[in-house]
Amino acid sequence: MQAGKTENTTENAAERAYRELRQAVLEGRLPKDRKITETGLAESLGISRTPIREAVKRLLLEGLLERRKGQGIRCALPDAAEIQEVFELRLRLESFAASRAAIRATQDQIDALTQSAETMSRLARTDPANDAVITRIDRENARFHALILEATQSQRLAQLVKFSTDISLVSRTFRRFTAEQRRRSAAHHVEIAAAIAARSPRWAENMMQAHILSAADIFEIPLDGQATARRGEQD
Amino acid sequence: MQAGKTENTTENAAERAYRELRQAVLEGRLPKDRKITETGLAESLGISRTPIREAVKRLLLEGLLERRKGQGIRCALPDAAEIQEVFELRLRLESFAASRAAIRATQDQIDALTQSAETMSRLARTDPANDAVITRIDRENARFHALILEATQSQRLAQLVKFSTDISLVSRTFRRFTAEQRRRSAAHHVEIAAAIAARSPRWAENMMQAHILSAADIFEIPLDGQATARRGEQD
DNA sequence: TTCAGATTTTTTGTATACATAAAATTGATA
DNA sequence: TATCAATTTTATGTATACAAAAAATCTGAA
Repeated sequence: MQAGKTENTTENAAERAYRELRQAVLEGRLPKDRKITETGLAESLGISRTPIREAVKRLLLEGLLERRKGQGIRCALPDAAEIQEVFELRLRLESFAASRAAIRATQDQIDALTQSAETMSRLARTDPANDAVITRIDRENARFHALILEATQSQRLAQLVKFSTDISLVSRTFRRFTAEQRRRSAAHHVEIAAAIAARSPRWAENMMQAHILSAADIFEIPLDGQATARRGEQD
Repeated sequence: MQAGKTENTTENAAERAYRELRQAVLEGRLPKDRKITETGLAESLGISRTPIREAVKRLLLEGLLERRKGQGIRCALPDAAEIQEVFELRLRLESFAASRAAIRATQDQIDALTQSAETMSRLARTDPANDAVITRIDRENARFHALILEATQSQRLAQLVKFSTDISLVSRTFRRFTAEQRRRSAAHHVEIAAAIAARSPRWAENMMQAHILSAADIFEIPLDGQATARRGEQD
């Protein structure tokens, strides 16, 4: 779940089912023509219904799947309104995470954050950025945010953020960023790391907010309250 | 879950198990001497292990239970640090909920909120407040907060808040409030309802923050981040 | 006594069979 | 043809049996 947690050497059938199903949902490769059923999933993964049920239940709770009474299961990828909602949540939760990280991070975690931000900066300055570089940026970005969560020292918060974030990140990649936007985003990481290193929760919180707001702008996700005013001008 | 949602006429064995187990955990009446086991729970509730497993899995995810490898299940009520953490979460999530409610609430929901706040005010002015009155205050309080969640029109947000809140509310009751604190808390409700009626997300958000911060103060829960900086100024 | 290894018991994971409830289908009638 | 009821089919909920892994217990030797 978190970055480097190695707790389970043996992966359950249920866990595997959860992981693979989740992956399938997020990547949108769930059959939309025929209806999905527990039995069907069990057969396609070669295990019994019991672990499948566990995985499905969990994904239902996370809101990634939905079930309609006696009908099958459907993948419930969020519409525009929900994506907006999730971004608003991220705005609150991840900035809180940054703030908490500024208080709780260990020196090792601060070092890791700083290093990740530097790596990302270097990658963002690579010009022209080819596909492989972007992929590395995406990965480093995910790593940075995971490190923040780890530094909060809060299992609960980490899990909540993960819930929200994974959904909002569906098919959002740095490929859609201009070179300047990539550099700006990397600069955010650097500054967030600096704020945490400086043990300034409010600085960290604010930078994280800016970071997420700028991403929302790039993906053209209007956030209400603060964003409505802005969007009126440019749309 | 939410206030008046009547979706399931028939309650599953699994749902019942979940509800009862959760209740038991939150009220701290889970045997601490002997270890808790799935089989044991199944027997004590008179159902098979299958629905029990579902309920337990869910509570494990919520962090209300914990399991240690081949050993039993233990109830994982939060320590002081975790309670603080949860209050910080509430601060963010419920104020966000209030803000969103100010944008999305239907007129009916606004009316219900206003009425709930008035009821609570009336109860808070009842002097001397006996035990029955306090119980009614507690209930009206829970109702108000549930109404806010409903008014957000967001299943996801409602669920996240519920996760956090239920835990933070363990054994916290208005019994610990002075008469003046009760009146102040009721006044908060009135003002939050007013802010929502006025369609002012920021007013609603701020009042909700004040509401929660004041509760944290009464329960002597120190909040860091925001609190440290602020506390410096005003204390 | 104490420790290591083997055995038993307990606990959790998985498969499967059956029960129940909801949806689709069929067929009869207007 | 349209509609309604009965039947079949399908999907999900629950119980139970068995498997595997881990903990507890027991045994024997140093």
